[in-house]
Amino acid sequence: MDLAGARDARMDWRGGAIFRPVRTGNTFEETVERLLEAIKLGVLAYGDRLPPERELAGRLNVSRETLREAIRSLQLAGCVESRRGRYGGTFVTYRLPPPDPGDLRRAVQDMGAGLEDALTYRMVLETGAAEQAARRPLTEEQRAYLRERLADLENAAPEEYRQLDSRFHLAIAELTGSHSLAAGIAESRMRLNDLLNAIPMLERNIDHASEQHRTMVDTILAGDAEGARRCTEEHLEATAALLRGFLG
Amino acid sequence: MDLAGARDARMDWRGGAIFRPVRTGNTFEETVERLLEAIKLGVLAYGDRLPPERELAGRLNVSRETLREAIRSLQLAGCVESRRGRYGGTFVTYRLPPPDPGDLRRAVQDMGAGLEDALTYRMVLETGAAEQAARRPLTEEQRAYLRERLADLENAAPEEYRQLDSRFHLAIAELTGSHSLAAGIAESRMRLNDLLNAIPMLERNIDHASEQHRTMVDTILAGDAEGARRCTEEHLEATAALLRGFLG
DNA sequence: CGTCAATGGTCCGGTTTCAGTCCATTGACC
DNA sequence: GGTCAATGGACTGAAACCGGACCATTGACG
Repeated sequence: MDLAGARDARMDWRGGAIFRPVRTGNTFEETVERLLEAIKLGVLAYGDRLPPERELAGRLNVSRETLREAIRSLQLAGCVESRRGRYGGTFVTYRLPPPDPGDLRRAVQDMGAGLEDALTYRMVLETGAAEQAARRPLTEEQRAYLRERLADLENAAPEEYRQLDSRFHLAIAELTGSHSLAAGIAESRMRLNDLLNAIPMLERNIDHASEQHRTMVDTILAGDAEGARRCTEEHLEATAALLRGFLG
Repeated sequence: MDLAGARDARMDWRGGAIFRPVRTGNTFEETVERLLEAIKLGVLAYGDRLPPERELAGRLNVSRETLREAIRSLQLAGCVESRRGRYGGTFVTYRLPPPDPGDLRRAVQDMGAGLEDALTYRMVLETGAAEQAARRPLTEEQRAYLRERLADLENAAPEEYRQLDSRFHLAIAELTGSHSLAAGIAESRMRLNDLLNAIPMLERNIDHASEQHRTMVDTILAGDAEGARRCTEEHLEATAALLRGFLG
């Protein structure tokens, strides 16, 4: 067993990914994060009801007590409201705050090296998802679902554009049928979310993005895997470049 | 707030990815899993020493007590041995069990729908990683590192081929510099690992795989992103097809 | 031959998390 | 107007987990 010394000299950038944290916070914190994910990514829109506590606790594999603690902190933050009784429940009251360019520079900078990581992670996952979605035989229901998400996005009021955009991109991930892929995309978008929200939306940018969205849907529905990948890449590259610009 | 009813009818396949478990097991179990990941994927080879408990507990963000419990269970399973004193430590004693084709059919079948998920997840991550690696400007050290992993693999004895293969693929992920990407690849490989290990290695298959590995390295080092993606895809598609064959 | 720094081994008090139970409230429906 | 099923709210004892301190062992090195 004398190989030891020879190998663990490099241990730093080797074990880097493998010895990553098993827990990034306590259960309570991660539960709050997960609920915010659903809300901020637009899976739960304003006014939507969360699943009942007992069921949700089961899905998240967390005790009801802990889940309730998480919900309570969202109540304090004004993100949700709860009502008792049958036909009661917990309802989303979160509204996206208006973009503040001042935030952006700060947020980008204290994200530091994590930004490059998040950007390439996202690029890989989303271009891959688009390609896989295009390759799959989609049911008519799925096709309709994708077109619906696109329509929602095109009719969006400015203040809900961001969430519907996330929702649209998540929909593509769901079409692949790969749970893990969708989860990864949700996670990566969540990491970039504060940054993206801080970018002011110009009319011109929205028009350009919308055109790319339409192309993505067209290529996916046409089964054009290569095309879907390419235009998704182009689409993501635009915002990535914008964010990188603030690193200077 | 009457939108509620209209939306949560579809909640099943919508919240599917977003309401995934916050915890897949207790801390102890996930810690064991993480250590096995390092061992089974060949990041820690036979005879290697684990980082000291205090440091490792810190990296995994787990209490030393819990980490020690995990290590104890690996000791019972015969995967590691510990020695006290300065220059002591915990050392890997795990040897890959010989492949058993009988296991394969069983393992594939009770993985069920999870198999398709894991396979497309892997495909997206690894082809993406290869492409990104090819795009990056690599340092001479990184280029050497990649070539080393390839050389290790080509000189591998049959019983260590699997681990060095994982090690090689992980090396490509590391070249992208994206922590999350490497973590995802490690995770997906871990899910498929038992299946892959159960496949008997034929001389002919190894030769073919080796040629593909060389092509992957060549294209990456040459900065040929398209080529790297294509040959990685081809490489992965081979084993994927083989596994799918057992689903019948 | 003794020192001592680094490592695994042990223990304990405090906190978080869990599973289960029971209570309180509400509104659709009879 | 009363019923009652579904929902949030509250409590409790047990288990898991943490963090920190202290002990035991080892071998390189002076």
